[in-house]
Amino acid sequence: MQKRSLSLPNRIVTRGAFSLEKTLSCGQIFRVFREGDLHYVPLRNSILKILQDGKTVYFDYSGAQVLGKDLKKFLGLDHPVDKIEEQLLQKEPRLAPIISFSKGLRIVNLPPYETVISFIFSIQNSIPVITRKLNLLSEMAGKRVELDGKKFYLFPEAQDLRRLSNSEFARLRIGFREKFLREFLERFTEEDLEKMRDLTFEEKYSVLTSIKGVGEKVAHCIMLFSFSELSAFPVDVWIARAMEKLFGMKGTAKKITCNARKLFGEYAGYAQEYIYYYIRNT
DNA sequence: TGACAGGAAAATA
DNA sequence: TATTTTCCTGTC
Repeated sequence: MQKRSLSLPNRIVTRGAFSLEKTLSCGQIFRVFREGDLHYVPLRNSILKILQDGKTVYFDYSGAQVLGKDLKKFLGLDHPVDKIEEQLLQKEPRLAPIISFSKGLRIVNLPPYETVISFIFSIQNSIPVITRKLNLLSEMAGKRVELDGKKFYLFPEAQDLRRLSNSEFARLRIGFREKFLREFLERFTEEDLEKMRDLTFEEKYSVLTSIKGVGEKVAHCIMLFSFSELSAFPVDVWIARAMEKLFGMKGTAKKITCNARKLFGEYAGYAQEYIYYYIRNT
């Protein structure tokens, strides 16, 4: 640990509970490459290499420069987790064992363009399948960047995705999701999505669900993981099962989203991620 | 090898 | 408006 952290020249000190492992392994982000306790993550124009040792996070990068503040933003280290936990417990005391189990998990902040595509891929697909297909897409159209003598691929840019041939799309084997992807590529660039940051929650939801392949659940994932809308509450099959088992909350996904947001309030998204991590790891 | 897992859109009531 | 059916690939 000591020796390896020496090869990582940058460091930040975290405040409040933080677990790099939990944060990167709970389905928010698909393309993470692990070597022991080292995590390699393609992010925008860089490959990040991250290692946590207690309260300190060491990092290095290849490609575009990454500052400490960029890493903090990416890992949700600017979120007031003490206040969030306190507020959630006040609203629903039954969260206590769940928060205790999931403590340290943060909600990440990812590039929205990449996140839309990732969650279009996620429709009716398991995490390992989504990861594999996103890696294939990145290898087909993304820029290659080396770090520690290893090859990584950045997530492709809109202009490169638009140049993919029919046979390359076919190689992805994403079935009915292919027409959603192609329509999205035609309609949007990275900038179009970045510009949405200033919209209200409802306005973002409305634009996102106008994209074919983006329904209620996927829209909430995008709002939570790339626009830091911390009250978003995506409901997939796991969350639906968990909400019934843990809180007796039943009904359609739409109803659960609505009721859970009322119950948990402005940090409902944190409750959702804590519950998701808990239900998938117990 | 056939049953099953996994969300959104389209069709239907 | 609410419920049911269809879409496709991968896994066990």
